[in-house]
Amino acid sequence: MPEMPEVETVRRGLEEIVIGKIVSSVTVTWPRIIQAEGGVEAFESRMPGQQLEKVGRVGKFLLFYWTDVTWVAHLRMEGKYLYEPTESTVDQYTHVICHLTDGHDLRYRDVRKFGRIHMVEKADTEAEIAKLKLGPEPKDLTVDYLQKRFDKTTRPIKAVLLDQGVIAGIGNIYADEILFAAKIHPEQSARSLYDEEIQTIISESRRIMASAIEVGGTTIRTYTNTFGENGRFADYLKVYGKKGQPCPRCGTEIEKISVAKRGTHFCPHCQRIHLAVKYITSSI
DNA sequence: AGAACTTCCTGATCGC
DNA sequence: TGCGATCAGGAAGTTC
Repeated sequence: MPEMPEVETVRRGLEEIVIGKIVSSVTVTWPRIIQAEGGVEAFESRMPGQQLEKVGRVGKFLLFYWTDVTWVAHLRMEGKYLYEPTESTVDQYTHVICHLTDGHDLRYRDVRKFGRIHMVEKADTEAEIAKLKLGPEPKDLTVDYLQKRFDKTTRPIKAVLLDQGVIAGIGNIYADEILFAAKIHPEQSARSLYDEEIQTIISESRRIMASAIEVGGTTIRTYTNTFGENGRFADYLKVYGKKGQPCPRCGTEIEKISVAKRGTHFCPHCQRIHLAVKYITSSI
């Protein structure tokens, strides 16, 4: 499932091969994927003639900057953008096709149809991004900010790491990897974390996201970039998908539990719940 | 306001 | 072996 490193990899691929291309017409076979004022009809009438100027990213959202409109798009579980010759075969999972004037298509393929392409007028781009209410990305986090956010909630740290309004870009795979690296139990309540643990979450999330981007993201089952290549970070995963296998640090079997309705992998020896001593001491 | 459900989807996996 | 039931999962919408 694409998280920030995978989305960034897709963004770079699109920048390399689709910038400057001009849309001649579009075909939408699953209307729900398109979100636009005026619906799919508006999308179909607005896109022809648009030239792709730039591809950006905020959190796990891709930003397609066309001449007059912007797409704020999300791949969700299995969305992919492919650049293929117009005459090549289109499979049943391709739901949006932008025919380009160079004889190729920009195709959106999504087995589960969970992804979205939200088209807005160029002038409304910033407002649309603001509506997402995303928190800062790992690289922009500060201990002070996280302390404030964590203190307001009793939710388990795993759930808070997945909350895009607190931190943008972390998904299920990296949340597990970050907590393993930081030696924090996924069910530990966010507000009970020590400052040193918060600092570790920040440094480990930065390190893990950066190295995942370096190797092109993580391929679990289906993720590939725009060139159809797998990400290689799966080779570096320590706990995600490793249920029953020995912890790389201590050899204890990795466990899989459910936290906030998400499959959660951790080492029961390295990651242990600790009492919220910072509150206990203040009440004695 | 915040947190917990529900919904969207379909291939893969599970259980009998 | 076959087939129906269940699962997985990000974010938006709904409910409490």
